[in-house]
Amino acid sequence: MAAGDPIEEVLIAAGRLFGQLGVEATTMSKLAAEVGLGQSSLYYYFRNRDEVVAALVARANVVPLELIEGLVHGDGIVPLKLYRFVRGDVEALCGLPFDINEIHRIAGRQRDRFADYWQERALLDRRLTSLVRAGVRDGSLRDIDPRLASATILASDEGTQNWFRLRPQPARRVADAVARITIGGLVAPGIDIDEIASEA
Amino acid sequence: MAAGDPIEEVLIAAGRLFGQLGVEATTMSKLAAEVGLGQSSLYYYFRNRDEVVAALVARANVVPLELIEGLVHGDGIVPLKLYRFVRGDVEALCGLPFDINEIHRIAGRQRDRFADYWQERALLDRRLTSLVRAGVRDGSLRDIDPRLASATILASDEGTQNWFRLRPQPARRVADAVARITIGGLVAPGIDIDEIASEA
DNA sequence: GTCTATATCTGGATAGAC
DNA sequence: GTCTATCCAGATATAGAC
Repeated sequence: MAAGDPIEEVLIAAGRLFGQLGVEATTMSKLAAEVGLGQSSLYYYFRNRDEVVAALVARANVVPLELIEGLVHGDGIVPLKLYRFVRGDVEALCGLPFDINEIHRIAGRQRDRFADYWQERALLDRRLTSLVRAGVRDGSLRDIDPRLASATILASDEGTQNWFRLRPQPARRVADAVARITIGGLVAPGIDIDEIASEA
Repeated sequence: MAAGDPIEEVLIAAGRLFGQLGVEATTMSKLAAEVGLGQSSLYYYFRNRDEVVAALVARANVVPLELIEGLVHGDGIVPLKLYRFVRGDVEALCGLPFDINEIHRIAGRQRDRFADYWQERALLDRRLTSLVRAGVRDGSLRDIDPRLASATILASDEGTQNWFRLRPQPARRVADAVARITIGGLVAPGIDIDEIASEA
């Protein structure tokens, strides 16, 4: 996080360029120019271009993982926890300079190279799935397939980035809307999603 | 659609390669090899590489547009129409060989070049928004912002492609799950989403 | 640490023979 | 229509001076 750390500076610039130009179109020259270095100077900090991508990818799952870990150990009924997760996740995603889906796709095409990413991602999925399962068991959620529901939650969180960029809005407002709709579709008939939303 | 049409063959191969390698990594040489031509022979059919991309992009909005046009003029309450839209859209997306989100992003970075795409996209958004608005008016949907809801619906439809590819499942099953959750979060308290789902 | 210079490669695109 | 040959631009990466 140190402002003077060149590696950190490069990664911040890389995130910005990934968002503007796309990952593939972000070349070492452009990246170097962005931080005021010569093209070849980047190789002092990174072995190659892929290492820059890998360094950014490594951070992609940190926020949602910390978020859900904090929630499962906290208080509240399952729908409330899920609401908070979705809202926090969407809000964090909307704040990223680059598109998580693009990272996702690149990591998907090189599964072994990004093995760490996929492990964390699988862990996130497991945590979310078991949270949903708990909700189905205690009756606060409908009787849906927890794995399918978990995947759908993550999908809509990430999909939101796609249109958020096209039509910028206050991130919190978007996050609340997505959470309300997504979790509203999961709660058991007796439970009022609006009450959950105002409590969260 | 003619099997012997070289242009059609190239586009089908392009879709496949876009999915496997990504759009940027799909070169004219690879594409030519895929259809059994020399690299330069492609230039007989397409002026340049972007034209291949544009030809595929042009088709991206056709299915969901036809889908919603058919629904708005048909029978049924709004939630039922929305359920059918989401299910149909997700099912179609899961059947595509390439990732619509990648196309989306490429078109987003060159708005003027893909002006047609964005016009159709805007039309789709308007149709969906007004369908949601109708539902809010007649009380079959909750009192949510129609524009925000419409965007969220499209986002989760498209986001689904992201994980569907990672963990392949029967497309219809996935589509039903997404539709049930998404529309379930929109219907007014009195309406049972399970009833809608079984009717659809 | 950062630079200049350079080797090497790959892809897009055109010209012109067949 | 499809090919071969070729040009050109841009990108990765390394070597070695400062």
